[in-house]
Amino acid sequence: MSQSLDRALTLLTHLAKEPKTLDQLAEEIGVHKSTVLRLLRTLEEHHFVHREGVRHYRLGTALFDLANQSLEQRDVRRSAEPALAALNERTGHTVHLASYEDGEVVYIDKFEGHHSVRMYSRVGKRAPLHCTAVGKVLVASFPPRRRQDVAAGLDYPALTASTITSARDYLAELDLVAERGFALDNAEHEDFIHCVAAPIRGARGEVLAAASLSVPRVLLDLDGLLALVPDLLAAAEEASARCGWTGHEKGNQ
Amino acid sequence: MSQSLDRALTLLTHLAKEPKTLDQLAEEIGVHKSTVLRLLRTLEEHHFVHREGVRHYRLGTALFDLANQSLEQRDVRRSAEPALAALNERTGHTVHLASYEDGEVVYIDKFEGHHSVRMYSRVGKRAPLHCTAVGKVLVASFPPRRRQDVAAGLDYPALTASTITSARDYLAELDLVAERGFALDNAEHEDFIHCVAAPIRGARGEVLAAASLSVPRVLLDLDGLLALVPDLLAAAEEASARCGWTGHEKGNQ
DNA sequence: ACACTCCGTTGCGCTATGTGCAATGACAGT
DNA sequence: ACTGTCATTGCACATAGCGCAACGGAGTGT
Repeated sequence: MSQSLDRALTLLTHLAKEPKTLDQLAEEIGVHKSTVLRLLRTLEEHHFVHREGVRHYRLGTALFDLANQSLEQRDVRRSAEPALAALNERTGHTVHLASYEDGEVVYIDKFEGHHSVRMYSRVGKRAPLHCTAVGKVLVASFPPRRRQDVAAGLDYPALTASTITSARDYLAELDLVAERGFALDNAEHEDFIHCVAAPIRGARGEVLAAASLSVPRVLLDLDGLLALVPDLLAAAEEASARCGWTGHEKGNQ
Repeated sequence: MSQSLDRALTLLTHLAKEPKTLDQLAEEIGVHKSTVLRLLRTLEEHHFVHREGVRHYRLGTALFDLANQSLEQRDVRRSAEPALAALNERTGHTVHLASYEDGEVVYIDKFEGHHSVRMYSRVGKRAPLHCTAVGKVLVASFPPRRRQDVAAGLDYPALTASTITSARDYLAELDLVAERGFALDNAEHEDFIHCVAAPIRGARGEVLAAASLSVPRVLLDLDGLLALVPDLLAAAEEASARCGWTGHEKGNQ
């Protein structure tokens, strides 16, 4: 809708990868360099980008300032932190906190596993709903009608051999998830990783977010992963308690 | 320079505090609400803001995504992390990592103290150079000429009773800092807190950032704080080593 | 020392773009 | 049903933002 703003935001995402020069940016987004220069100047005034030397621009500090302010607002994150940090400490595996947004999963916190295998995820990153354990937990928390709408709107790209590829299968999986209270991603997103996830609930029993454990298959087979479920559930319940959850009502949406 | 972009960025900073409605935003930045609406729509397309319910907007996830990518680029942060985390663990006090940017200090990492007193700081936040220990360390690392320029350009607001309020005193303090290798903020920034800071150096001996310990005065008197200096210096040296620092050359700039 | 190249920067003139206004629509409270 | 609050849309005007082309300064090779 707003051309210059649109371009400026595009610039920012391009700068995220690495510092770039004016010309590079101009070429990448297909806009005349004088225009890019002017946009960058405005961005710089607001500390959204920063000049490095004379010719390189990189992302500026306003970005993390805003991001941190905003994250502090997200009560789930703050409230869940201790429980998830402890889970990470205890198991040594990667812990994610994620929420639903616009037909995708968004990671809102992450605790790195102690082993050296790094996952390709990051706070703020988005992931599909159909092949992640957190996605399943979140969608499974919706009332049936909404579940169907969401399921019908997905694409189901097969990211690995075991990815669920149809709305029918997905809905069946969601029933299972809702019933047993946790979700499994059996190498459906990345070949070498499998995960379990559980919901974190708020005061009215509504699901605020999902917490997951992600483990490389070389470290732990499926049974080993499932053995961690009680730990995960305990952490999710502790986090829920911190978010105001009291009873055991299941509470939809 | 670019009006619409300028307004959009202003919107973002206003949204940081708390979610707002269209009308509120329009009034706060003094622009017609239809205009604000269009800007918000563009921001929303890029996930920079997110609609909460029908009438509230809050910051979106693109922000954290970018912020994290940007922080990961900052090698100092990644390299210094283990040493600073250990320092935080060992002492139990708040540890900051900060760098110089445009006549201010910018916090690029923070490890919360274990005690309950929280400091008013945040990753991405800026602070003055004249009344922070990290600021002194960073400016003291500049060559004399640049030190003077910077010192002359500051405002010296007296934030507490002990704040340094003149360029002359500040320059004298910087000499002292450069000589002994660490800086002190004796409740010059916040009444109830005092800090010590030390430089983190890169491969050529240049100062990349400053690390600091901040302690509430009720927990530790000045002598107690100074007793932590060796710990701090050790951590800063370890971090420096990780950043490629080898020798003991002091290295300016 | 000179020419050459590479980039960031500036001035200019045009028009698409972003704007304010006023009317409309959606919704909630009384 | 009436009223008030707010988001949303259509429209017409003016200006803000655009691409162009020329400039300038730093770096490089001969």
